[in-house]
Amino acid sequence: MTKSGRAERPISRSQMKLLRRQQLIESTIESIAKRGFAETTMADVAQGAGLSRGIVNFHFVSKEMLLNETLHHLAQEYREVWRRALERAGPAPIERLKALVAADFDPKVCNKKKVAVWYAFWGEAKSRPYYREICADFDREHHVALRAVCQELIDQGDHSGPTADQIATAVAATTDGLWQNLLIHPQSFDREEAKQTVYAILASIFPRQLALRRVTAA
Amino acid sequence: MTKSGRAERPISRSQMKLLRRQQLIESTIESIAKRGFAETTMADVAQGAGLSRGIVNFHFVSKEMLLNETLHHLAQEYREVWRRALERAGPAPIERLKALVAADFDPKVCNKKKVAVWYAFWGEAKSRPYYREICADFDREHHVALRAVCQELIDQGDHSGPTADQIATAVAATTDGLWQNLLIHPQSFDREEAKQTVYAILASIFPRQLALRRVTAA
DNA sequence: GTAATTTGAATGATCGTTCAACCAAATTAT
DNA sequence: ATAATTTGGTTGAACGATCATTCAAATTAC
Repeated sequence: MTKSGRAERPISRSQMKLLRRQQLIESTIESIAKRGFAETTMADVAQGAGLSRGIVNFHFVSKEMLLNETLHHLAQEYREVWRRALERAGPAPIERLKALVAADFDPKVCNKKKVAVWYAFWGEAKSRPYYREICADFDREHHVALRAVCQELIDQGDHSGPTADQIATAVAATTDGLWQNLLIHPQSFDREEAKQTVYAILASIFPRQLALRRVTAA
Repeated sequence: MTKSGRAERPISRSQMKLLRRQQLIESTIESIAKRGFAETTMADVAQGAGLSRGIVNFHFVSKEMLLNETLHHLAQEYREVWRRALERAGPAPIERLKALVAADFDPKVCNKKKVAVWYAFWGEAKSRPYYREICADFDREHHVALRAVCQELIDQGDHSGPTADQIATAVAATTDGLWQNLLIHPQSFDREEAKQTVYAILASIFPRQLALRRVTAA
């Protein structure tokens, strides 16, 4: 973690405090992914970070707050991935749509560990309003961006298909559903294939803008 | 539970045993939906069924086995819903596809309680191979049925869109993703609207067979 | 030296499981 | 049919294990 090419420099207190929080959140993610939400203990988290039992309460006060901040961290990371993808994409709506979809399958967020933790939090969302709130905020923001891009595409041509709202809803839903395959069918799941599946559906909705070479079956 | 129009008849031992198991599984579902997976205790389950502490171990041996059988029950129920939907549908592939989609939004399986419990199990799937196995079995069977119907539709006309496999994957994924909205946005979710969203996407993929009246925006 | 950070043992609460006792249903003997 | 016996189901107290949290003491940065 602290390894670096340069000589080890003493770290200031405030930097250390931030580092500790990052370490503990990372260890929490690791533990939830490995052991599951129900079996993740404060001792696991501390041990995973190579620290002692009481340290988590010092930095996060309680287990509940640690979990809250872990989910917040996860959401923030995901947010940055799709925002940056939009920034990097050109102005053409179809490229921006493809960038948003590709972001959903970026290895940084779409991998076994992260997806397992997202599902662990979703699994507790019904009984923990704060989790629902964080997820809802994320969803809303993402939906707005997605819908705007879809609307631009619709406005480009004569379109009699689904509304921008429906397409945005469906694309986000499909992503989440495909992530589930990473959980349930971990050996057969393929990120690239999943992304191509979404593209293929979108090519049916926006045939002019997104023409894909047909993959011949068998 | 035992109330009936007819006179109360004594219940045989084997009937009672089955009834108890159903009661306890139902109570487990109720508890997971209300309290979440992590906070569901054996005492909760017993109390929810109006029975005493030790009874769950008598009927299910351990908490682990109770949870296993609860998931199995959930999967079996869902299986029966989509199978029956297929049986009731006519022979036309498009009607069969619509029936499969409609089954996914049948109130019997697509409601807050059931969806919360599905997500609770998915949330633990990474760390509990048996959960993954049950979910994978269900997925496979459902996917085969869905893909077969999609293939029939493709064979009906000249089609240059996604493969049957891609469509089946996408439809199942979209369903799961839309279910999530029931969890995260419980007040704004609408079953009928969700189903229409899937239909709208399918209408883009199979425009000849599934022509929908366009919902005008604003 | 002082304040912040870290440790790990102690605490108290919770939970899954066990079990002896009890009771009702089913079976068998009379 | 009635009584005696066995089997199956239920209870709730008790046990042992686990866990989140606390805290006094030790360590470290400033």
